[in-house]
Amino acid sequence: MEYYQGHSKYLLAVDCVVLGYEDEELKVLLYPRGFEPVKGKWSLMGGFVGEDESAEEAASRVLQQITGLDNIFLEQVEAFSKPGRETIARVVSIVFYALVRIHLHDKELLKAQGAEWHPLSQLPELVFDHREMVEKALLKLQQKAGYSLAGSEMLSERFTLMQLRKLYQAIYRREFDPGNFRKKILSLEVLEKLDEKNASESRKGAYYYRVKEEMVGMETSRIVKF
Amino acid sequence: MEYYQGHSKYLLAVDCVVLGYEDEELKVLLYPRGFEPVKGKWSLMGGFVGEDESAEEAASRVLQQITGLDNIFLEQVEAFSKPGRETIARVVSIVFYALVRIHLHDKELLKAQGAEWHPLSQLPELVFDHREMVEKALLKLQQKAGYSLAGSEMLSERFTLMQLRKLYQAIYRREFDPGNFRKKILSLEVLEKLDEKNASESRKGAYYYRVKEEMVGMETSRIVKF
DNA sequence: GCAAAAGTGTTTGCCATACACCCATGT
DNA sequence: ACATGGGTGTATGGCAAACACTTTTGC
Repeated sequence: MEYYQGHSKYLLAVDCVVLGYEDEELKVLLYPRGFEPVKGKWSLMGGFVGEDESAEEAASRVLQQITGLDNIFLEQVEAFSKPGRETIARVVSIVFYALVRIHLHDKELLKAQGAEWHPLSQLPELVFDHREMVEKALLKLQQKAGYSLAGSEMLSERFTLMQLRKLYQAIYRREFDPGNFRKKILSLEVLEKLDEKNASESRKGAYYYRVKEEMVGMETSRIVKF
Repeated sequence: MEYYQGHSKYLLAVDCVVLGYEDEELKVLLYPRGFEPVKGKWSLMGGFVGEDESAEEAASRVLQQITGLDNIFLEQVEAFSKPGRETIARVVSIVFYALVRIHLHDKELLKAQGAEWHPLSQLPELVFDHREMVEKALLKLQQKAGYSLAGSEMLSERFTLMQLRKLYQAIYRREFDPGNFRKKILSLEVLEKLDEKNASESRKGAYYYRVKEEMVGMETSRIVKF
């Protein structure tokens, strides 16, 4: 037991890279830091880990508090622990990324806190090492989306294959051939075709699909090579 | 600043999954836990993070202390933070895996601490969640080795293509065709052929190769599909 | 009719796999 | 001579990329 004695203890935080998809691009939820130091710069949403919860649970709780949403896709990215990473106190942060449906949000809740969605391609200056956290999170998402349809957590529950393709284009910052993408995705056999069509985004109208219930979160064969 | 007040602090540990390669299999360095609780069970090597170091630096320091080696390949696996994961105190552990050359070790140093190399395929019972750490570390190594020759950190600096192939077979627990493996690896253009041959492992003798100096740690195109 | 996306089919080339085959050499 | 790994070449199948083409429908 004296093994545990005499060692320093640290504040343990979680930071969440909350990602959403809107206007054919990925966005990250930021809020202005309201206190010193670095007051005014933009920050990821974070919080401290309580005594009765894991970092995963803390991240989930923070997300619930800030977005009002439950059951959010979360994956651990990495722990950031450099001594000087936050200037005031030593804080070790475990970073997660979260995938959310932007339009389901309680806009009032976000506005009340000054939170805003920022396109990933034009981030403002972020506090501390939060920019690096965003970059690492994107890499992790790219890995994940290469072997699953987890990215669809950012779309409506029903989506067309064009919507899914444009999402993938946003995630990987490259184009996918519409025909080939369709064949690839359908060959995975994780989507089920619905009877309804989306008539608003094309003349002809495209069928809606959704992830088969039993396939949510499942790994697939490789979708994107990188 | 009061933002930082009133939050709990925790012990922050690092645990290292030290991996080596010997007798055509992967091995992990374990040592018997010498104190309660769970005295006698096997444990990964770990330590606490000091005030002036990052988790990476702490892992590197712990490795140096225990193996006597410097400049070891290290990669972060994941943070483990469940409240009850260690029974006595709340300890958050950041897990790393390390790749080392078993034969370079100071055997005396290890023996003095009771440390032993255990084949990954026949692990004894481990303390707490250390077994899960080992499993996650192996997955991470498989990912890494699929896009780099980082695994060769477990071989001598000079190695034959058969040695490299058998290493890959150990990492992925499957066979690779000798001819195809050779062509694949050489096509990466990260190895340089040396003039010397290894005469001890075959009649004909196989040329030694080594990773080109400027290519150490570099990502390659995909080596293994999974 | 035209434009634009939906959806299907075809062609091509690359690459992974399987495997045949000769080489060199210690026993 | 022969067994063993070293090293090279080749045939095959599958799949990804490129792209042609038809369908549908709002304008």
